[in-house]
Amino acid sequence: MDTPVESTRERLLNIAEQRFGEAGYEGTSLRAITVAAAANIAAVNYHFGSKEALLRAAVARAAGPVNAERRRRLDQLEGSGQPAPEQLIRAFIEPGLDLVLRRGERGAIVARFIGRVAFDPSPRIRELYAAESEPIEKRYLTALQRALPHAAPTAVAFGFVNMLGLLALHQSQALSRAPGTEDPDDPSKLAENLVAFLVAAFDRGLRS
Amino acid sequence: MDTPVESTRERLLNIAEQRFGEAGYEGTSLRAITVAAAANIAAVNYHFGSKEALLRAAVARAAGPVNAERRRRLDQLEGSGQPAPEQLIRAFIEPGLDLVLRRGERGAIVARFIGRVAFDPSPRIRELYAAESEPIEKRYLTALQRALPHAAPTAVAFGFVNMLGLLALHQSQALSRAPGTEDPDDPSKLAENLVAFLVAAFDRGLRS
DNA sequence: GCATAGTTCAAACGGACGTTTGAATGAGAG
DNA sequence: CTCTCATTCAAACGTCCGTTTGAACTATGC
Repeated sequence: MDTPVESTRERLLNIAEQRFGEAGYEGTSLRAITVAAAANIAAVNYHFGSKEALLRAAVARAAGPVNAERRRRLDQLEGSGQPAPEQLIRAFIEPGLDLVLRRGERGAIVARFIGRVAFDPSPRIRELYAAESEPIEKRYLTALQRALPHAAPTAVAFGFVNMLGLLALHQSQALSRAPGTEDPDDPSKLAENLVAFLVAAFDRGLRS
Repeated sequence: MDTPVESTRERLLNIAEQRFGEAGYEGTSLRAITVAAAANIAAVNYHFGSKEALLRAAVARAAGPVNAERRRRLDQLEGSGQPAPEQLIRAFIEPGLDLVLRRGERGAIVARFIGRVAFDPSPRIRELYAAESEPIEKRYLTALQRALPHAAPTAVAFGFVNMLGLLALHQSQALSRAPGTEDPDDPSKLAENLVAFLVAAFDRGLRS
């Protein structure tokens, strides 16, 4: 293992994304986080400044690499001609769902955290996440509208909102699944199943 | 108007579903609710017993009629032979989204409230909603699996989870829509657009 | 050794929370 | 009018919240 020691700052971020993903921002107290992280409660304000700043730092650390990978893949797709809708959908979905499969590691916890923050009940929290992800989302939306010239732009935007929602849904369920509604068979196929579901809906389910 | 007077109990329920839908259960204090409802804070515990009991009562009042209509329509469909997937999807979706359109009335507030409670960050709250809606959901899932014999039951269950998620998404956005991602044109077409989206995904997006 | 900057700590801050109390108020029945 | 029971009320309960304080500790450079 190349984790020689874990700094207080890192432990706080790790526990924060675990607990915020479990019970939400409002439902998680700083005391619960600091106790689990074996840190003093004052450490949060020392390292981050406030509870919300801790959340902001956790969001940036969790969503940053995912969105970076999305940028990388979109750059690559746009570098070689007009991408197909399926390619765009896959390039957006997969970086977010690959996390879900890393159950032994931090991945599934990160996925749940992202999924819950993205659709938190509080508009304040949602905006905090949107600030992190909106630029790359907008790029994908534009690309999808170009890739689906026969559908009205508003219709594609409707589908795009659905894609964001379903991705967050399956991310937030990374560590818990209601019985009887498991993913089809092999959980590693989740991304493929979701892409297939969305591609069908985009290709044939959008009225102009 | 046939609202001669509004009892304290009714005012509390009305404000509760408005505020819980705005900021979530944890993010809304009883004091905020009682002030807005022009009621004393002790009225909540007098009429309901606790904050959670108030939420439970609000969920029952909001979701009850929606699920009743779903039962009615499923009974009717099953009374006349094998229903098509589209009929089932429509019968499930429309009762939940009709609320969204009643912007002048309480409908949109109820829709947002339901959508937020169904996917609240706290498992406790989600279970509280599930207890209300799981029976009818299970009936629809079974009916859908029968209506899609060529798809694996787990695949249909996957699609069903997506349907629940997207419905809750659009319900929760009943009173707020991110700019640039409006519903296609006529908002009254939301149900039709969502049904078309889901039908396409169910018919062609589920791998067996 | 000593000074310095970075980090951790126990303790307390004021405020907001859900809940409870017991008296005051109201309407309806006898 | 009087009794009764449901409802409302101001006030306080104890607890937990995010945040702040100032001292104690740790390590590094001189």
